[in-house]
Amino acid sequence: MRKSRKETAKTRERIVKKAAHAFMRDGIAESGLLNVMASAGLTQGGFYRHFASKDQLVSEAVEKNLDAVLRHLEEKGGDEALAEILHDYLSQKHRDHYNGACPLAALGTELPRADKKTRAAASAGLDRFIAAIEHKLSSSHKDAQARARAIAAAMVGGIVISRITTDEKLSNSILRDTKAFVLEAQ
Amino acid sequence: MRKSRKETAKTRERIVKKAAHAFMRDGIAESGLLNVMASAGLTQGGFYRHFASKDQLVSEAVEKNLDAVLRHLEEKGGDEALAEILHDYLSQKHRDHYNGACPLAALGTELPRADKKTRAAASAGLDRFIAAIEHKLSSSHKDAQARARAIAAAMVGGIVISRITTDEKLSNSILRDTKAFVLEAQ
DNA sequence: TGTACATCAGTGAACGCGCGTTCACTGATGTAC
DNA sequence: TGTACATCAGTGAACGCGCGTTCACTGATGTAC
Repeated sequence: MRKSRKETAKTRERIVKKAAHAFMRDGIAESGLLNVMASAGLTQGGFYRHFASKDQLVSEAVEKNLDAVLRHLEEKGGDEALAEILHDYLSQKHRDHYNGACPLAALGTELPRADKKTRAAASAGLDRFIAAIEHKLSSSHKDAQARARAIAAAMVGGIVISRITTDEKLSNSILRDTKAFVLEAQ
Repeated sequence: MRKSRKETAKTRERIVKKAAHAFMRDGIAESGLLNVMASAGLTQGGFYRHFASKDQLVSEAVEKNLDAVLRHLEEKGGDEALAEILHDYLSQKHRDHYNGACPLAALGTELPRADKKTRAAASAGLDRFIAAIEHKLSSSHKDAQARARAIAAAMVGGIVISRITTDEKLSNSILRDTKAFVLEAQ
């Protein structure tokens, strides 16, 4: 039954990826390891060959998605960088598609109670999130960092409340209007 | 052991109040009925004399806190109404004190998965939240509703991310800067 | 108003269930010579 | 390169635990006369 090192590494990555998807869509507490392992094509017992605990998986999954989102934000350049960031982050795709979703928006109200390492990763991710936005702001204002903090709040909140409403038209409006509000104010 | 109707009604209210506090602070899934009942000075078995299920308690607790928050928003009047709303909502007190906290900000990422009745209450509460903000906006602009949606996103997101960071100074800045950003842009 | 009975708020033990975690086992991979 | 042995990825059953819910019971409150 033993697998080659290459396969083992791939399996580990697959577990983290499937777990991240489950956590973003169903929350951390509601996602059981049996289901996560099954979605990776494995049985529950093998979990502990890869991770010391569920908390370790949670922290890796959160870090993985945060890193993917942040790289995407940081990569953007040019005059339209902020508009592009807002367009991607406050999109229907981000709202509805949980693969690679932002943990700040998907797990926002669970993160303050998460395991120490996960909480630290989330907090560091938020710092990086704000810094990335700050660098995209037109440098004509002095208080770029302050505005970046407010824009981060609007972006995360926009996704959060767009997922709360059961009215799809309102949900789409929230995304659109939040983007427009930030771009006008910026 | 039977209690008078007056006492029974008071007990029921006490359970909802304690449950709302527990749900806001620890989340719905992480708050057990045994603890909620104990905090109300009762044992677990008595729960079902008052509620048909945990879901019913959740929906009542969410509705109760939403209603309290919304009444507070709706009551504000005058030129400074929006500033006062932002001052109260984006306050350290609201961030740290979970009695009567806003369910949109405390349970934001749990609500999309909540029981049907709870989800409906949250969605209706969000509508009322946006409408209350809209009525406070200076009527010089035409797109008041659109701006109200964006401001709701910033308010909810401001509390959510202020609770994620482990850096208290940053947390306070987020609250302050989100308020200032909205007031300048409005 | 007083009495007899029905109601039901609250207790505490028990239920089945899913959870995270552990463990004995299997057999292919990796290592030593 | 080939062989013998050690390693360990993955299986599937079992563990204790806390959860939401049920239930027989108690005794004070409410109701009927």
